[in-house]
Amino acid sequence: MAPERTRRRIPDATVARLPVYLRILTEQGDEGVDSISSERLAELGGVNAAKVRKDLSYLGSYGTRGVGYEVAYLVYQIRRELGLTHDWPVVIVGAGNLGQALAGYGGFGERGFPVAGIVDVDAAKVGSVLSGVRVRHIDELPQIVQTKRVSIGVVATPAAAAQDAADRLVRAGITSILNFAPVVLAVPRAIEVRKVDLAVELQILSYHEQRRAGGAIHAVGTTRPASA
Amino acid sequence: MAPERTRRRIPDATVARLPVYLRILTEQGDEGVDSISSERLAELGGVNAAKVRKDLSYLGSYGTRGVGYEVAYLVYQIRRELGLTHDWPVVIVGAGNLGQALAGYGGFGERGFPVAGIVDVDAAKVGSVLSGVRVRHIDELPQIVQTKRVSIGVVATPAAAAQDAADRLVRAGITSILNFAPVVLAVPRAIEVRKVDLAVELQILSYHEQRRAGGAIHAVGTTRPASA
DNA sequence: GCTGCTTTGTGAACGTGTGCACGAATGCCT
DNA sequence: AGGCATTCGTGCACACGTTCACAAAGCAGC
Repeated sequence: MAPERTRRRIPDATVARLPVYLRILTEQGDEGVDSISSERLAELGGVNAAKVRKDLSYLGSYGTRGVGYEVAYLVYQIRRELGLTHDWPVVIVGAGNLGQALAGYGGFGERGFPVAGIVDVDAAKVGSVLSGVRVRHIDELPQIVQTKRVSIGVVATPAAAAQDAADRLVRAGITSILNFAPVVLAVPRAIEVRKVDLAVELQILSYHEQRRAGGAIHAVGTTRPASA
Repeated sequence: MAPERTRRRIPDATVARLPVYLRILTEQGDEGVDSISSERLAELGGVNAAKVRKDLSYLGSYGTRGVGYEVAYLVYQIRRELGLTHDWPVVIVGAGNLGQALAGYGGFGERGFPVAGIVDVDAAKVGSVLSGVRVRHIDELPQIVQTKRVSIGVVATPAAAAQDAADRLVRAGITSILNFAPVVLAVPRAIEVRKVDLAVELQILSYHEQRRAGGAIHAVGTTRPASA
């Protein structure tokens, strides 16, 4: 009769927001804040208070009515739910512009994702050292993944090489991929892929910019090429 | 009685997919494909065929039943809808690791978002040249924005400097922001903001990884600190 | 202990997004 | 010209996500 809690499935939308709450809570904790209300947290996170409460309720009922949430405890719960109680080493494929920037970006290691290795196909790049991590040849990928128990791979190659990079990562035993290449990767169903595409983000902004102006221009003649 | 089309509002989810279709269609066009079915496009884009058709239907009825969509014409329509008929110069704030990588990443200019300028607060960084673009002081931001008619700003600063960067961009007259800093920016309602947060993406992957294993570990004691 | 104030947790209503299924339109073949 | 195969466009039902609104629960002051 213990309060046995079956592992609830947390909605995707909520999972995507938990990291944001976590960051804010950590900051607040560092500033000496002990307790925080859903309203304040919502304000800092740029969302609705009811949404915050519902999101947090998926973790269990960890708030105190009339008071709010104990910051330190909530941080602990979110970290546990997100699997951040231990580090997740990542391996970066592609030591070009982006790969170098990612390796150099301290944010990775700090937040629990140390760079276990960075690899490239280009022999000319192999051996150089990027912020403490030596670039190795892509053939060494399986070895890196296994010895360092890496389960997350980052694809930072040009578009043309991305699928090959993904294939190699999967073969090496990785189970999650963060893809920066503007390509839809084909991977086995069991592999979790997330995509970050700068061009897409800019094009979405472009849409809104165009729309802003579009209200005035309005009717751009819908002249179909005479081909039809 | 002309087929006057009121400017439909396109759902956000669709807007986010249009750039993907556009890229695929452009590639197919380059490979000499004239016509494409929703099914093929869906396959290449990793989505459902019905979704493709519904998405495209928001642009108007530009397909031919029994045949498919004329690639070149569809490319034209999507580009028009996304406002990609002309370039959108962007200005990057922050010439650190990430700012440099972004400036050096050819993908921007190629896809219609030339880097109009890159600025930094650090006088030591000013003057150096990153892939053809000279780093200028942040005080020159208004001038760059106005002379080059920039409406999109990219925040590539450390978290602590991000809000100030956003404020300056807004004051300089920018109307859209792409934010790479792990901070929720406070900006006027009219400003469109999109956020790219690497740590968040990794943490979402971490959640799934943890969940994979979690099935086995399952009951991590829910021992609340005795404080209560 | 009782009253009143605050804030959580959640049911219910609403809005947005997805996917099926099928009629309608078109091209091709005979 | 007619029939058949193909593929679009879309109505409908369902799933997912968001927001409101309010009862339940706790704290503080007397």
